[in-house]
Order: sequence, then structure tokens, then C-alpha cells
Amino acid sequence: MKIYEELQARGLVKQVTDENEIRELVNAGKATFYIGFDPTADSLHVGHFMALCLMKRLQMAGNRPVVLIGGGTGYIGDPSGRTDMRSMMTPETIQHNCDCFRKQMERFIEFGPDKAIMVNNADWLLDLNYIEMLRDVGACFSVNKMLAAECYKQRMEKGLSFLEFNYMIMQSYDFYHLFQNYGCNMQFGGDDQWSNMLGGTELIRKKLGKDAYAMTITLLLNSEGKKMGKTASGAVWLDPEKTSPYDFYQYWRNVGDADVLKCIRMLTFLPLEEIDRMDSWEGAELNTAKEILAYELTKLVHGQEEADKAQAAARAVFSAGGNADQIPAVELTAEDMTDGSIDLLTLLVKAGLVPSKSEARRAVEQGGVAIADQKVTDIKKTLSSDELSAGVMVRRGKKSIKKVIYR
RNA sequence: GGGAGAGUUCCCGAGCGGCCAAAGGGGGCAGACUGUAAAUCUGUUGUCACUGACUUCGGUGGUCCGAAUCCACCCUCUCCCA
Repeated sequence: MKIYEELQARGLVKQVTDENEIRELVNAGKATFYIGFDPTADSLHVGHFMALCLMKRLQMAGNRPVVLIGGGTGYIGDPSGRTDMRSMMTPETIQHNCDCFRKQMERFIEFGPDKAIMVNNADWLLDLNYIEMLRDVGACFSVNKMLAAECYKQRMEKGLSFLEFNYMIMQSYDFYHLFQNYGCNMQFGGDDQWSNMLGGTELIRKKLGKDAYAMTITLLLNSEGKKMGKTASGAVWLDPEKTSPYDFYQYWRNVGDADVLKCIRMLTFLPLEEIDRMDSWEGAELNTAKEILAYELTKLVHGQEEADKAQAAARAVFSAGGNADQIPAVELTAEDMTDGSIDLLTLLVKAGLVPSKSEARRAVEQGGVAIADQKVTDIKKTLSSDELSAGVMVRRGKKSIKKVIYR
């Protein structure tokens, strides 16, 4: 099976400008393609992960990836799919974020001569001259047409600033620039980028009379139609400092039944035949699929060792016989103790199991806290440093557990 | 530039000068049921020294015994006219 067919089989292909041309180009390994990343945070998150996987797959098939960091467009902010205006970032923040992105990407994609390259659109966008730009590029865009684009339509209700309105033009210009300077003939992106991407292919056609292609990948939505990779406390990050490998593992371990296979198909590198076999799994059997999904993704992002640890910890928490050593530990010192002991509520807060003492109180009152598998209902309970010196398992709810040790 | 209106807790959205830590919904958390799923039911959802105190209703001042609620100014946003 060739790469294009594989992408289709994995359900990644959403929209294409010219299916036959793209199939031929990609399957022959002749594409130089780019994907843009907006440096809006200092770490990539799960949403970016799909794009990284796609790049890797295409690179393995002989195509050449161009990672475009939106250092320049970051000054503007993409209005697509947003209902509010993105806050503007300082040049320092943008630069910092770009650096962080690069570090994380190097784990996935091979950079180097004839391999992948990374470019920053600040390098060409920031020097543009307004009048020249209007003459050169502005003439090629029809406002009527732009306003008809889906991504702007929503914003027409709420208000769209001229600044944001220009995002499509910037992105189109990027493609045009990459086409000319790097021979970049394809652009990939999320489904929400479609109109911006078309802007680029049209600009190239109008300016140069040549064809360039664009393809969008299906955004990973859960069965409720929400973007995946978001939790109540924010995005699921690839940076282990921001989302621990264990939490990362747990995120995937807990996806809904309806979404497991889709995720495995779209995100892992498991052979399709293997995935097809899982297709027939039902009910509790899907639990195994979730474990596979969580393990595979954790391995991809954090490496085998971390994946093993996360899995061992998860098994220890949820089923007997796992390796309890891998459960995240919290160390307390003499400073945390009062008269050689610590009260339960403070302990829960210090262990990071609850954000405040009020919540700690509630959790205990509602029977959600257990120490060493014994449910605790007394909010006045204290634990002495002796009791804690050997390490005690403190559980809050079903899914949060920490080992607390006094040192 | 002229006119009208809006800003409430994680989100949406009620809110009579005291009975407002603020209805209702969503979301979150906990419990029951389960498969670390979904659905359902129950409880809970500002903080702390938790039968009490403290800090919240865009911002700053003011009126009042008392302000989310009234007044002034400011900021932000939306709508109509230009």
C-alpha cells in the first residue's frame, strides 16, 4: 500500500485540491510540503501531534517536509475557528516559543540537508513593504471571495479586525514564498485551514501560472464533536514538564469507546492489518485497545522507557499486581510538618491531589479519599512523620493517586 | 463623529438597595452502577481559622447604616446612523 492510500485508510485525508496529482506526487516521494505551526505557547500539544505524525509518515515515504514556524503570522493570530481575538504576543515570547517547538520536533522529524528543514516566516514577512505588498499580492485577492470563506463568516457576527482579516493573505504569501524559494509544492494543514490554503494555491497560480497543491487532514474530534486533546485544565501538552507522561498516558487510556479505534488509526504507526483486527473488538475488550493506544502514543512522544513506567503505574493504580514503584511520588520534609505530623487536608494539598483545602475537605466528606486503600472520612485526621516515612499511598477519587513519603 | 445597549463566579446566563457567595443550565469533582468507557441517578462546585470570618459581580471614586443592584468618570465590547 502506498502512502497516499495509507493516509486515506487511516482516515486522515479530508480535502484535497487535486486528488490524482497529489496521489502521484506523494506516492513518488516527490513532494516538498509544508505545514505551518503558530507559536502560541511554549510547547506543542496533542493537536500539533497529528501534524507531526503526518510529516513523519510522508518523510518516511521519501517526501521532504518543511516546517514553517509562524513567527511572523504570530504577530497577527489566526481567526479561523476562534470567536475571540487572540491576544498579541511580544517578539520575545514568540522567539522563545519557536525555540521550544524546534526542540520538540527534532524528536520526530529528521532535519538536515535533503531532509526536513525548518523556516520561520518572520524572516520574510517582517521586511515586507506595505505598498509593494498591496501591489504584488493584494491585487490577487478578492475581498468578496474572502468574506465568503467559512472562517471569516463566523467572525462577521462578532467582529473581525483588519489585522486578523489579513491572516489569509499572509499565509498565502508564505506558500508563494516557499514555492519560489524552496520548491515547496504542497501544503498540509488542519481542516480549519482550508480556505487559507486555497488562498496560497490561487496566489501561486495567479502570480506564476503554476500549480501547487493543498490537502487538509481530518481534525481529531471525539464522538461529541469536540476537539481532542483538551481537558478541563487545558491542553494535553507534549512537554513532560507541562503534562507528565503518566497524565499523557491516562488521557489516552480514558478516551471514549467510540473514539479508540479512530485514534489508533490516525495517530499510531501500528500496521493497518493489526488495527483492522481490533475493529471487531467490543465492550470490555476495547479496554485492551485503549491500553495499546495509550502505550503507543506515550512511546512515540516520551520514549519507550517512559511509556513502560506510565503503564506500570497505571496498572498498579487500577488493577492489582502492577508495579507500585512507578506511581508518582511526593516527598514531604520537616518543613511540611507541624509537631511531627501533618493533617490530612494539608497533606492532600501538598500532594497536589486537590487545589485547595476546601476541595480537600469536600473530597474527604464525600468519601473520595483513601489512604493505603482505607477510606478516610475524618477530616481532622493527622498522619505522623513515622507513618509517612515508609511511603503511603494517598488516593483521591478513582483516578488520582500519589505516593507520599516523608524524608 | 452621533445615538442605543452590554460587561456577573470555569462557560452560558438570572439577579428586587438588605433574606446574595449570588437562580438556572453546561462543564468539573466525588459517590452509586461499571470496563480507568458511555448513559443514568445522588451529592458537590469562591477561600480560610468552615455552625463563623474573609474576598468576589469590567475599573476607579461616590451616595447610603447597608451596593452586583443607585450616581460620576474611565476602560472594553456589540448594535444603529455617518
